[in-house]
Amino acid sequence: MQSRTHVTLEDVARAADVSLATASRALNGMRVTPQLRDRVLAAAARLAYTPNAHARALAGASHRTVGVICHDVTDPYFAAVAGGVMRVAGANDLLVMLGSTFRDPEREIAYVSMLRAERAPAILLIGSGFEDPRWERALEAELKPYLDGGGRVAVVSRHRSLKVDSVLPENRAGAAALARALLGLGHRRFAVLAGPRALTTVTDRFGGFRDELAAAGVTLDPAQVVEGPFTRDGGYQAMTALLTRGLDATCVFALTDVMAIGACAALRDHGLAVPDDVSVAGFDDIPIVRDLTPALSTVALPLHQLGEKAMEMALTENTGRRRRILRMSGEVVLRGSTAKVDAR
Amino acid sequence: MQSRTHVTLEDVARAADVSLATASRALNGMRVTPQLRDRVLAAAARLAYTPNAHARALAGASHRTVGVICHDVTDPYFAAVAGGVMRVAGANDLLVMLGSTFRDPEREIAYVSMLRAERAPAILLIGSGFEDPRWERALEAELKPYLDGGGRVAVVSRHRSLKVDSVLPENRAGAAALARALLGLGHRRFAVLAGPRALTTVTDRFGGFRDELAAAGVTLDPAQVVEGPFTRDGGYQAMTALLTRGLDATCVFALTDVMAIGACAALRDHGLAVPDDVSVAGFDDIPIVRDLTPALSTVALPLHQLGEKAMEMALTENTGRRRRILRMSGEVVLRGSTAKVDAR
DNA sequence: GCGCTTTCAGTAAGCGCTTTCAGAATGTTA
DNA sequence: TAACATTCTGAAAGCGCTTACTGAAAGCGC
Repeated sequence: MQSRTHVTLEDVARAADVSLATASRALNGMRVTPQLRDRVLAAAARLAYTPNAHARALAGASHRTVGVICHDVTDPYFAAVAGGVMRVAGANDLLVMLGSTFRDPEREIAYVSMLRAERAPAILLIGSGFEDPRWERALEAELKPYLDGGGRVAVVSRHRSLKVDSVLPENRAGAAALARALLGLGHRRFAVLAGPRALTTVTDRFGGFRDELAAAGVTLDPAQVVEGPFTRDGGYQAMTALLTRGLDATCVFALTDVMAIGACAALRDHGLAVPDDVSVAGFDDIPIVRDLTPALSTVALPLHQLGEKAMEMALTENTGRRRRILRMSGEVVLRGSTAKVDAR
Repeated sequence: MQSRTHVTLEDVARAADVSLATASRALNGMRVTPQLRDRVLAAAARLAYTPNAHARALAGASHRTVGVICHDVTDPYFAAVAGGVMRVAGANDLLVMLGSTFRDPEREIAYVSMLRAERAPAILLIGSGFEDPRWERALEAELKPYLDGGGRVAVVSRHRSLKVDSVLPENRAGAAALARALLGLGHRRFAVLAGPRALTTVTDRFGGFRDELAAAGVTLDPAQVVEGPFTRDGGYQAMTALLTRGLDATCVFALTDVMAIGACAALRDHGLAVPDDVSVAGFDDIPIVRDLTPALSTVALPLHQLGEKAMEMALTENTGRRRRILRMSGEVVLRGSTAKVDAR
């Protein structure tokens, strides 16, 4: 920018007839004779002076903009977590730079690199990692010098290979609890709408669910498991694929609520009623699912808290020698989308 | 940050045994002997060098972080618009700094001030203005020197008093069209869930609706109009208030989809069915309303485009002498939440 | 009233980078 | 080979700010 040139501290100092140092001190609330301070403040106001944050950062003052990177702000899950982050950031007088990668690893790394260049005091990564471990490693390589330089990194629900402070939902336990609840309703034949295998979120939720089923003597037919991206349309398509191929289940577990929403739409479009023909359960408890008809059964995660805790972690020094891991448990919430079934 | 000190260009230059200038040129892709360039690049990679964005900005290189301010990232409306903004920003290799004010004017002004300090090349304001015109004026005062300094400001759906480039949804026309459609279904008695009177979004949508009704000889009973904040809970409470006071309408128009969602929940909690007992219509067409049961009738705004166009506006020079205003029209979409009614 | 400490303003040295300018090195033409 | 044009590199001057460091003025005890 700067087609015209800006008002600088020097202009203020000259207008107030004091030295640069005095002007700086007055503006930063350090001890200065009241009379001089007033003159400086008045001059600054008159000239609509705004300090140049870059010059300030360069000269040593610490910089108050933290970076938050997520896959897609448009996704209610990320929006909710980001909301939590922003609340804590705001309370600490920090600005946040929120980036959406749209699931493009290159863009994610570019974001980290720019944040690094900005000398942001903290970077938060929200959401599952990448399918390709090479990207995960590239990210790690980008993060390493940042951490070495004193940067703080915290992560929400991310691939564990990243050795940084993390807030991790108890995906496995949550999915297991859900399985138990669903078994309790009498379901024995399940279908699962899964996501990319490489994501720990997927392996944990899917694994927890499958293992709990197995423990109860119920096996999950691999033909009833479909993969799709973690989006509404991904859920819709996965469900449609399953329907086309032949659905053989009384209950569908979608690994995320967003997918579950898509699944319900697909079911409806195929003339099947939820929960009368098929029960559907999700995971996350994004706010909207309460207002669906029927309301979605799911595993409720404290989404806001996920973000808040991550931000808090990034803001406090890690005094221990190991990375901190905060596990947050989910709670099964059975609502209208899952019905009882006669166990046969 | 910087507990430890950072790798600087000087370190790279020394490692590559060239001058600072040469290192800078090599890194910025300017003409340098291939051999030297390789040496510099290799050294930079070896040292994990990241240029300091502040130093760079200070030294004159333009800064690539734009600011976007909205009320609440958690609201699907803002998320959708912000998504559009980010897409265009990403395509132009810009980082966006997304701030959530949570409807606090002071925070909004603080954001603008920080963005100004950062010398962000552009600031985007998304969403309705404030109820108190004094805040609006304070904001204007903050924006003025920014604009004078060459900053770009664009606004989506904002109080018109701000004399900056704007993307404005055709709220009045959209609401009028909706009124016509609803009349066409036979409705004659309406209730409206409105927002704060001071917002132009409210006066336009409400005014357009009421006037069109009036033109058709239908008057809107003031007792059937309730105000509430533009949130899901705001809609829920407004609807509940109306229900308690006595609903006398066959159709409820909520000024935003988010409110409509709350209204539907309130209706349901009162044992009323949508649309059999009452029809409900919203405004905006946020993505989720398609997946509600019944799907919500609404006025569809091109939300993504709102953000995209605003970003584009902020990116292109305004060659004319007047501020640019881009009006985007909405389209009535009748879905399951509105039913036909015998006009009596 | 004289040395002493204590305030407080001013001078100047960077922070890490870009860029102008001048000079060295190379290539071109007669 | 001399004279000149053409690259390309390096030295150095800032960008706007913070912050030692320095020195002047003022307050203190004796």
